[in-house]
Amino acid sequence: MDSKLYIHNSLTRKKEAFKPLNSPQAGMYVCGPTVYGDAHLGHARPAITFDLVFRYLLHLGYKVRYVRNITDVGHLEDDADEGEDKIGKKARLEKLEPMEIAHFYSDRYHRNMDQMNVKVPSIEPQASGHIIEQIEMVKQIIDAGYGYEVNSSVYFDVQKYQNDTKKYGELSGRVLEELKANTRELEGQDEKKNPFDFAIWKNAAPEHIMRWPSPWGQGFPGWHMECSAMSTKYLGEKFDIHGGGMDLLFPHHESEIAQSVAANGNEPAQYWMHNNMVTINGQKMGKSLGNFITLNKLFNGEHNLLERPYSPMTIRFFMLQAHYRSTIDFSNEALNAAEKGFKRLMKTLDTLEKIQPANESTVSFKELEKKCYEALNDDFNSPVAISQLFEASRIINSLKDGSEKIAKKDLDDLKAFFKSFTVDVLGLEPEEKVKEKNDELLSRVIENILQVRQEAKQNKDFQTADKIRDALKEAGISIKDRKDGADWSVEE
RNA sequence: GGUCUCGUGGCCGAGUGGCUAGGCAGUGGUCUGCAAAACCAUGUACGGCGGUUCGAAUCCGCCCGAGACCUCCA
Repeated sequence: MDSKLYIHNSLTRKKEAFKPLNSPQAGMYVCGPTVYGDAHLGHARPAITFDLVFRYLLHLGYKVRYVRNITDVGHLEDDADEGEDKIGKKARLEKLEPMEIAHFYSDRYHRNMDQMNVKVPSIEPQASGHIIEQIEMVKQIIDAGYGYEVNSSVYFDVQKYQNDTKKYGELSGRVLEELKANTRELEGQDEKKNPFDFAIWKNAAPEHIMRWPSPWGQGFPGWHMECSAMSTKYLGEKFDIHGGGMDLLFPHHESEIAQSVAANGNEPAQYWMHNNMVTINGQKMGKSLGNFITLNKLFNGEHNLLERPYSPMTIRFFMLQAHYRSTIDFSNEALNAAEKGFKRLMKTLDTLEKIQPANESTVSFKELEKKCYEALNDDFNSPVAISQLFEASRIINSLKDGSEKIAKKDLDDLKAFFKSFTVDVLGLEPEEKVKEKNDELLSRVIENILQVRQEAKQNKDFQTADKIRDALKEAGISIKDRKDGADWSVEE
């Protein structure tokens, strides 16, 4: 397969032509959530970004295996020895099994993803279900000489790795010498040969509830092991795309590369993609800063920063209106604008079905379609693609008004083009649960009422006409007059 | 302190050496019994100061401002 897709590779900091290792197969691994709390706007970003990548690759005809993990083992909260497992801590505080916590929040995460029309990945592996694979990989790293055991914990020997491969820091731009100077001194670090070494298997203190047996004793896998082990298991030692948030670049992804190179002898991913952060008042939205807004609160409006609720699809559209590598700033104003824009596109989707073909075309959409492809081929530039759809929207409205004409064949092409980009690729669909719109019965009732109103209008009985319109409005149905009748729609 | 990114019109947000981004809001108009929608028109935008160039918002330098990573974080 030969597409002209270019992807910005964090590894080289350049846009590179996308050439999958085994075209038309394409493999993608994305770091998913740690399930110890509700997903917030920040979590929506990678989910939607890589959903777009997934959808577009599928659209181009690739057979994509998309793996997005669920971290249910819980990373350490503080430093090595004093730290406590996030999920374990929550479990202890709430007197629940860690698995109960993880299951509860994965469930809610899935619901949120569903609401935002994020496609289900091909595989969604859980870290806790892959302890054996992680232990095996730790063994491989030890066998290769890059792991050492101290007090039932195993650490990665960064200095040796750097001496042998010169690769440490290639992704994040870190320089080991500088890291040495800057790494803060922590208690309990004396187990490590060097402060920048990281744990690949950690001994569990007696009170640590999440623990598994291993050749080194009771413990749990290191912070970065799960992604290395699970990506290797499901996508192979080498695969095409690895994605995640920019904040994971270092140390998480840098460590993943080191682990894979140490264990398998080669780099895991060809292309590394990183989405930028969501900011709020110019500052990163994050758990540790406590300035996050959960998706559930966005959807129901219950947060002091929210003027009102915003729908899941508004959030999706809001995200797609910015390029994934730019920061995106949250504000009520921006969300309001996104909501209106989204509705406009959705209305166009509806309008498209009402256009009557003519015997000739006065408009062409070929150029817009071409630009949509160019935009998405250029590192998934969704905002530019969307701007083309708005252009199309304007022309489609003119077709409906009758100021432009379109032939049957062109109309079919137009429908295919507009729907495939809007619905299939960008994943933008009407979210009204108000499918009553299509409800036969309601439809017939309304049509009858409108017929009466039309007669009233013809008799210049505007009082009655307005009364009908107001009454319908009251019932949640809005009327928009045309020259020869009226359109109606169900209000949200 | 080190590494890196960004600064675009009222708001959001693309672009990147010369050719309209787009959305939202505003203004004027068309249409309409009214309303809404739609369509048409409309904005001395590119942080500041220098430099390169026939030409820079776009390249280079300096300055100012904001942010990210360096610790778990999407």
